[in-house]
Amino acid sequence: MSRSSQTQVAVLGALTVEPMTAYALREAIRDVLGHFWSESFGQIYPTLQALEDEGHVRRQEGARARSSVFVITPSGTARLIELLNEPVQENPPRNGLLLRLFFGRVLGRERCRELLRGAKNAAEAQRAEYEQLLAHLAVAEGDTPDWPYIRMTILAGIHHARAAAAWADECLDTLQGEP
Amino acid sequence: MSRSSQTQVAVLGALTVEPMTAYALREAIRDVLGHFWSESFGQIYPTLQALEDEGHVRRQEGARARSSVFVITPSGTARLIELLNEPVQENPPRNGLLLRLFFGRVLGRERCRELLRGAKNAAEAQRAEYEQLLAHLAVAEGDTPDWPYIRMTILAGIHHARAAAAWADECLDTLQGEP
DNA sequence: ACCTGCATGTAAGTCGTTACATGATTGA
DNA sequence: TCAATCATGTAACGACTTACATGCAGGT
Repeated sequence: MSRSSQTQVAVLGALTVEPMTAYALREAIRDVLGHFWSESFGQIYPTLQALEDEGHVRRQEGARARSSVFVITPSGTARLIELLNEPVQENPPRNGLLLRLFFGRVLGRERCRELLRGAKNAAEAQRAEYEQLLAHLAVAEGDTPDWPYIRMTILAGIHHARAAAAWADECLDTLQGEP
Repeated sequence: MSRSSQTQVAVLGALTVEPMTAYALREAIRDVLGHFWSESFGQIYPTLQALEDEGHVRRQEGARARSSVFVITPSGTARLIELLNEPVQENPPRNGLLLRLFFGRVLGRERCRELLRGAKNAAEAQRAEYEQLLAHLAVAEGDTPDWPYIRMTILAGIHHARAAAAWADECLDTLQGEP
C-alpha cells in the first residue's frame, strides 16, 4: 500500500463521519487523528481531486461561495474498505532520540541524562493529556459506534507514553553517578 | 535540525567506532542502528561526499581496488558533537495500524481483532528478539564504553514491544463478543 | 475599515527510496 | 568458471512540506 493510498484512507475515512470541505478535512485530520496521523494541504487537495476523478467522492455546493463540501459516494466506501484491508505499511524507523543516545559516549553522560529527563517529562505530560482526552471523549462520544475504536487509539498513546517514561527512568538509573 | 543533518549524525557516529567503506557503513546502519534508524545508499553516498568536501571525513585507500575507507577527522568529531547537541527533531506521526483501527466501524470488528492479534504477535516476537539481542550483546560488548548506551536503545525496544502487546491485549478484551 | 478565520489551490523545493549500471574479488 | 558478495555511484521517481497567491465572510 503506497503512502498516497494511506492519505486516501484518512480522507475517505473522515468523510464517512461527515461531509466536509477540504479545509475542514485538514483540521479534522490535524485535531482528531493528529496523535497518530498527519496530512498537509499539499496532500489533501490533490487527493480529493483524484478521488473525485475516480468517482469516490463528489462535490456539494457549500454555504459559502466557491466552497465545496465533499461527500463520500458508495464507490468511495467500497474503496475505503478495500484500502483498510490492505496490509499495514511500516515506514522506516527514525528515532532521533535513540540515535543520539546510541552515540552517548561522544555526547557525554550528563547530556544524555538531560535528554532522558526531557523524554521522561514529555512522556508524562503526554500521558496526562491522553488520560484527560479519554475522560473527555468518553462523555462526548461514549454512545457512538465509533467510540470503541477511537478509544483504542487513545489507549495506544497512553500505553506508549507510560512505557517511554518507565524506560527513561530505568535508563537514568543505570546512567547515574559521576561523569 | 534537518533530516539530512541526522544522516550526518548516523554516518559520523558510525565512523567514530571504526573507519569503514560506504558499503560497510550502510550495512552497519542497517544491522546495528536498524531498530531505530535507517539510511539508504542514495543518502549515504552524497552525505559522505558532502562531509569530505567539508573536511569532516577523509578517504583512505582500501584493501580492494577502487574502494575507499572513510575516516572521521577531528573537525568531523567536532561537527558530530555539535549535531548531537541540536534538539531532537520529531517527524510527523504516521501509524498505519491506528489509522485502520480508528475507522474500525467501517472495517468491521472481526477484522480489527485480526489486526490486533497480528500486532500482539509481532510485538511479542520483537520483544523476544530484543531480549535475545540484549543477552548476546551483554557478553560481546559488555566491557566497551559504548555498552551502556547501546543497552539503552535495546531497552527502549523492549519497553515499547511490551507496551504494544499489553495494549493489544486490552483492546482485544474490549472488542470481544459477537460481531 | 480592517482583522481574523474560512477556503482553495499551485509551485518550488527537499527528502528519500529504488532501480539501474558497472565492475572487482573471492570462494566453490 | 560461475555465482555471490563487495563496492561505487547516478538517475528517476515519488512523497511530502512549505510558502505563496488569492479571495470571501463576519465581526469590531
